[in-house]
Amino acid sequence: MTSQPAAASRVDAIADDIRSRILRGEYPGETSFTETDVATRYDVARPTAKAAIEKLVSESVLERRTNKTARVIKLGPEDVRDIYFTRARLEKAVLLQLAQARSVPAGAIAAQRELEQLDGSSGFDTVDPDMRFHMALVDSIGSPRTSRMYGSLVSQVKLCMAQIQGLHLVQPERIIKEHQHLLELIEAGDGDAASNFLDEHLSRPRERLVAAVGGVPGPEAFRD
Amino acid sequence: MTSQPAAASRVDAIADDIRSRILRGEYPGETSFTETDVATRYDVARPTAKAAIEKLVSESVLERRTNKTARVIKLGPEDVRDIYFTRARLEKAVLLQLAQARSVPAGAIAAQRELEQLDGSSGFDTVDPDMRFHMALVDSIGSPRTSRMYGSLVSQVKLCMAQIQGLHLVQPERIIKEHQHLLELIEAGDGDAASNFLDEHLSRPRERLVAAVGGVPGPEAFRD
DNA sequence: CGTAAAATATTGTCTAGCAATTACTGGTAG
DNA sequence: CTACCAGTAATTGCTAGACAATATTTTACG
Repeated sequence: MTSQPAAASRVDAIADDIRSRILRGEYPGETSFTETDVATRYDVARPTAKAAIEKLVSESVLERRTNKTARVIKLGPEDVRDIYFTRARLEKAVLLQLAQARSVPAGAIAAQRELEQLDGSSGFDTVDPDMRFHMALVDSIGSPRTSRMYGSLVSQVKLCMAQIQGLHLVQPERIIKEHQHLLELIEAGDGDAASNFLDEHLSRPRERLVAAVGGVPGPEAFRD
Repeated sequence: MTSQPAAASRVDAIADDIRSRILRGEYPGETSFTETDVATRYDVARPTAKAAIEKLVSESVLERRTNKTARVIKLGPEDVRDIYFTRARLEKAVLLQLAQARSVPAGAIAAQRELEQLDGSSGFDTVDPDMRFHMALVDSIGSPRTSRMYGSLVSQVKLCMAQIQGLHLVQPERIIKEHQHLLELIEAGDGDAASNFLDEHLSRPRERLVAAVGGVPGPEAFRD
């Protein structure tokens, strides 16, 4: 079940590997990646390693300023809030559109099933199906650009979570329940309610993430 | 008045130059860019040219599949609609937020002045100030990620327009009037009205652009 | 005229290396 | 013992030339 179409070039293969390792939490924030390091580690020439690094920089997984070593991006409280607010902007528009058509995406239901299945396991395993649920909602409207943008936000959330150890943001049961509610509101055609509820749904993990990266969380982190 | 901070590296300089030429309409859609061509034209080594090309590919200004020559992206009717719908999703969220705070961005007013000044000139010159108006609205909420995404959509619109010769989408007077109305709705705090009016405001140029790139325009292209 | 084979172009990657910038380390002076 | 400065090492940006693999174009043959 390889969802990715196996990297064609060596550069892509290296970039894919590094990206997945970073998203897996293998490298803490601000870990530096020198070109020669990468080159020797993957046994390729330096220009190839350089290209892979630059690809990841263009994806905002690594950052680097001119003449300086590339580092894993470390997201702070400001970043977390910006990511979540931008997420919300896109996703609320999607919810309004779905509710208007009263169309409940099959992909979202599938992701919901997944979440229910792994009920009881660690909080970290819920992140992926959770994200798949939201991504499925966005994908269902068939806008490549909206999907692409939302996807980049999702991977930034993952990047952020990967850099935090024992995070338990929200109980899986709650996530499942809230997702269910969202789907029901879509089915009922109540876009405004769905849109408002999304804000609530995102606010708790948002502020808990803010706290986890060293910021001062808002009241939403503790509510209810 | 160099808005850009003069490219640091040779690669950036070349990418900037090519990008601006493409956006200026110097290269029609699907013009191919070979690495050696670029290398000789800018008198640099091939890997440098390659890097510049790949940068533009990552920005979706050029496209290329593995082992094939890079080409200027040509946007079709589907693309135009997707760009405009995605624009609308982001910008409507921004309008709601601005209306709630009843804050009329200074940057938008400035862009509006610019539009009024060049009243009477060719339709093409209105594109830039028009875009600046919308970009100013988005920038004013201070979300780097939202601005970045919106900016990429704006440059895709420009790319699209650059590939069309005698386009006269909408009269400047109308644009000015509609922008003014948007600002008034924001000031009045009526986010929903602003959001709805934006749809109207974008629908005409959207469908006319669709027609210009060879698609079948919807009725909005001709309405009143 | 159409198709297959050969020639050409183009890309992906490598090796090797140089200059410029940045980071580091150690030593000296206060 | 600390602070600052110089020299060294590490790192990046770019170049040149080369080779194999893949695309494209041309040529030659049926």
